[in-house]
Amino acid sequence: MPYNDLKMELTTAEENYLKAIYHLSDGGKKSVSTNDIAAEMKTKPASVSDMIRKLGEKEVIQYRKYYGVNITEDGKRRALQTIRKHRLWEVFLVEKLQFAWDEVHEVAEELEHIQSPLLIQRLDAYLNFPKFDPHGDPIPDEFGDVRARPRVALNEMEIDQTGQIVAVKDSSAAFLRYLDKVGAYIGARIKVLDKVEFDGSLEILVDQKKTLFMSKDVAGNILVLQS
Amino acid sequence: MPYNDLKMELTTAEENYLKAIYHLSDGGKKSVSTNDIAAEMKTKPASVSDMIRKLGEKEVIQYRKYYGVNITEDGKRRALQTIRKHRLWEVFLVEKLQFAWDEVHEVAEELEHIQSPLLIQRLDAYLNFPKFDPHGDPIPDEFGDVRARPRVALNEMEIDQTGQIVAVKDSSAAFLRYLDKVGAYIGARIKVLDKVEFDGSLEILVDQKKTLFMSKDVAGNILVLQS
DNA sequence: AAATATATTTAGGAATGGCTAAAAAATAAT
DNA sequence: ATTATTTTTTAGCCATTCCTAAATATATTT
Repeated sequence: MPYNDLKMELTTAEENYLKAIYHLSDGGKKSVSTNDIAAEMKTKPASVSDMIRKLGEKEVIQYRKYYGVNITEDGKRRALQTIRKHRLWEVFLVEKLQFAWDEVHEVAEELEHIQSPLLIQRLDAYLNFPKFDPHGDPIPDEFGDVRARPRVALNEMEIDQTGQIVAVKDSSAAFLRYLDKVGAYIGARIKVLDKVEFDGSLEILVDQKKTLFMSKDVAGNILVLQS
Repeated sequence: MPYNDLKMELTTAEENYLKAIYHLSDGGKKSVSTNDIAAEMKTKPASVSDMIRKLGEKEVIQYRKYYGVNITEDGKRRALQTIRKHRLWEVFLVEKLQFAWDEVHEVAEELEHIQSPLLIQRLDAYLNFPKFDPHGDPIPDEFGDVRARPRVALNEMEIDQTGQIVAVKDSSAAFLRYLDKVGAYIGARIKVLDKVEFDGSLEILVDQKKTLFMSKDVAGNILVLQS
């Protein structure tokens, strides 16, 4: 068994960069450019150059000058820990403190950096080991494993098919508010009643009681776990 | 009405210094020396000099070189806000996440710096507007008002007097663990059954069922709200 | 009141994380 | 294949928050 308990701690800034790199690289599949990181972090490429040199030294990314960065296994694991913390806090904020979907991100962005393995363990238990956050994104377990469910965009479903809303693609405040208003929350059980061929718009039954019309565009932003 | 919404934000480090100064000055009653702040913050006097100059510029303290610092009204208000956040998080950790008394301080020290008035408002409501933290210290309200209860050391109570344990003076991990072990938790209703004149030790009835012997020293560290 | 001791401040430096401007490398276009 | 464009890096600077060492002010002794 390799002795790798002597992990160099990451600062908050480093954690944020690493998370951005993880997302931009699509979970470590692609390599990521300095410019893209700068855009994501709303900072300047020069600052990114500095930071990725440091992250390279800490071996959470592989870095070759002028050729972008690749996240290492260790980096991936750490990024997933941060994502896990972020999403657990989001569940807490929505389920326990009555935050709305579109209010949680900023606060979770701060909370995710609190350093206490025990805190996260207890929070996880307190929330009943949730597997998905309020936006339907999967919560990695403490080993970084993610059990993603196969999801399909609502506009691709056929008449009479059923399922459960598990995520949204566009999680802008405006869209989330719209969904809340029409009653199409995460977790809602839905059935496609009708599909208009002409414009792709749909008629949906929500929770076996409420009927809802939505455009193809809106439906395309809603992800459903089919059943 | 004075227009003072344009408050300069304090950094985490500044907040921590201000809180230390608040405590050392006994809530703003005394003035505090550079050396005392350095000891409290486990840092060097030179660093303190730097910091208090800045805090003086931000007008949360009054600072005259070589003559220590006095906290201003604005500083007092801000310190109380931080203390409020700290203690609310402590309640959360103990009541909801099953932390022990002696495990909460460090984590609360981090959580208290999360910037979100809404979060604190909701947390307060979620915890049912607690007035005291797990150590029995009062939680300031959102305006900084503290409603302290008159408390008496357990060793000063007479035979047959009753009350409720509301705080401890010495909140060291060892002492808290000892209390937990013997079942004398914060909130426990107690009655003095007997007092040994010779050494001042006491026999206590806890929650109308458990009898407990304790030395004068231990009893002197336990604060009781008499009833 | 002068000498000594203590407390406090200043000076200068390190690490972090940001910036601008300029140089250098890689990529695209002719 | 050479020029032009874009991307990335380097160099140099700023603010924060800490440090050590040295200077200076205040407090205490004698």
